[in-house]
Amino acid sequence: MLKITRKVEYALIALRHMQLKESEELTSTKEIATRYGVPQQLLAKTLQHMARDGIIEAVQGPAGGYRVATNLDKISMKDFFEKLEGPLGMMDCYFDSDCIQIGACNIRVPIQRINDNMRNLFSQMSVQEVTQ
Amino acid sequence: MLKITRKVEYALIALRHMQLKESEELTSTKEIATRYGVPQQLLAKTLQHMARDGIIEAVQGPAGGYRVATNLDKISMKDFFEKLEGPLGMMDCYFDSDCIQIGACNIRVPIQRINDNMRNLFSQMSVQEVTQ
DNA sequence: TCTATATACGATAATTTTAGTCGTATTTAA
DNA sequence: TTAAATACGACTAAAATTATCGTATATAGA
Repeated sequence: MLKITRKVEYALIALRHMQLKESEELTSTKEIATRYGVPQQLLAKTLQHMARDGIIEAVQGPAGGYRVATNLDKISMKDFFEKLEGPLGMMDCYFDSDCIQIGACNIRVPIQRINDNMRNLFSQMSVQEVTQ
Repeated sequence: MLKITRKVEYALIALRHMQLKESEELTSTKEIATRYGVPQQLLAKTLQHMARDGIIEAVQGPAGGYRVATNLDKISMKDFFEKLEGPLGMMDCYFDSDCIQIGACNIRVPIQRINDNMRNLFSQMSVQEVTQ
């Protein structure tokens, strides 16, 4: 309960690793996978995902790899989570309203309050703060 | 990602329902299950779990049921979550140290910071606030 | 131009976690 | 004695997560 996914975990590991290098220097998937003992294919997908979202920049071909593209101080953990995993909320009824018992439910509003607190927490925390 | 379980959801629904009654009045599992369209057996386990933890009080026999036992203002959402689902943290390495790559991991400390923020958030929020 | 090494990505398989059910025992009011 | 409630371990089903496979594309360097 209330766990982050491997995808997010691997993404943070990769970002932190890349941040320790010169800003122009490239890092390959393989380098990170072997360095941190992480499944390469899954990490690859995660990096591709981040590249699509503009968080990192991809360079193809041999001697290719990735480098950090964004100012990580400008992107919140909330946005980061949502780019990788979709809307952030402790219960799905926060977004989808297709819950059958939505009329009978007595905790919809209270749960939304908790959601707002969580989203607020992660809105105020930058990726930079975590990976620096 | 970062979702609560049905168990917690049903527990909150039940608590809120019971709080709307006179403090001595009993509520059966069946009553809640039919009222909110929730699987009775699973709800039963959840209520039994809360009874063991002293959150609610059980009365056996026909005409039996449950009533709120604790002052819900005194129990935090963090303790509530942990009673029902175990230690609260976004990654298991926060507690178990048996992660193989714990030496190589570069985000252990940052993740612990996020954990602390989350635990702090839920420590300051009472069950009463949510179910009132 | 060829080759080796890198990213790109949809499809599928395996695993783990969560959700739900079953069967049986115990309690107790009527 | 019976009926209706809680108690609880074992089991099954479903869903979500994690990991792998296969193939395509890009490109630096020999």
